[in-house]
Amino acid sequence: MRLVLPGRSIVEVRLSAKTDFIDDPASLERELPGTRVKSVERYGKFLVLDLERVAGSDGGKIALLIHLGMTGQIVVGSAQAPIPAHTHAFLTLDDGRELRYTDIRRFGRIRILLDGERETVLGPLGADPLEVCEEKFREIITSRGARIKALLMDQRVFRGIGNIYTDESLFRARIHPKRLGTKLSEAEVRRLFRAVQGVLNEAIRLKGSSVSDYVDAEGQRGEFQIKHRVYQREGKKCFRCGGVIRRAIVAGRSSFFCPKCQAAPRARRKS
DNA sequence: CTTACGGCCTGGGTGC
DNA sequence: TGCACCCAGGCCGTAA
Repeated sequence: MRLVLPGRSIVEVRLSAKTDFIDDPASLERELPGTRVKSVERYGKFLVLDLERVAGSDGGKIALLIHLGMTGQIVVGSAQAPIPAHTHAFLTLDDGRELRYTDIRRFGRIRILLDGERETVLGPLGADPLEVCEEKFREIITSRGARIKALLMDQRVFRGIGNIYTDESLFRARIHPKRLGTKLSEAEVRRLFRAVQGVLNEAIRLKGSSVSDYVDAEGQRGEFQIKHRVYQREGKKCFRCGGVIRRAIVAGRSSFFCPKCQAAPRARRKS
């Protein structure tokens, strides 16, 4: 995306009939034509396309915000290419090609960000786990009473960590998902810091975890799923200790962990 | 304020 | 052929 989109203008916008995942479909059709892509950035789990208005210039900033959810895919290609099922947005570019958004489950999200909205939407997001230093990471983790699993997945605490990478990071750091952030030792926080960055960097390098048939913008499958140590390995042997991987619901999400490597916290008093 | 939890959205995969 | 069930991220309502 970063290689093909900057400099391209959006000529036309077409949407499918199922636009319930788009915040304001009419605003896309109204605002996008006649804009040029300035930059493409990742912000947590969001993709932010910074746009400049080519013709009508009121100086106001505008951006296109895209969240792929679980099954969202964006591809830039020939407008004549066959249209995959569940393709819901078509942005015709000035070179004749098309940016298409395809999303089987429609758990993704698309919206326009006008001047002030950028801060409203992106402002509440927490630190980027790949940019934060260890001291800051420690400060964030140890100042919250929530379970570490909930903390890592909360986009207001850190932006961009989801369920798979939370479980893989906690396994690598040998920390049980139900542990409290405030109760982690100095050594545990350090292990977790390194685990999170290691897992994310490796996942990015391997283009993510293709659980079914996900492909990235270049049509490539991710390969990180090969590296999964606990995710969706319930009942299988732990690669580290040979114990049995278990699954439990923590923070409302399916959580996989090795009960031997990741010791459970002391039972908390009932509420 | 923070945290926890249940439920809803969607549809492919799975198991009966 | 059918059908109940599971699950994912975000979000909302509710409760403590």
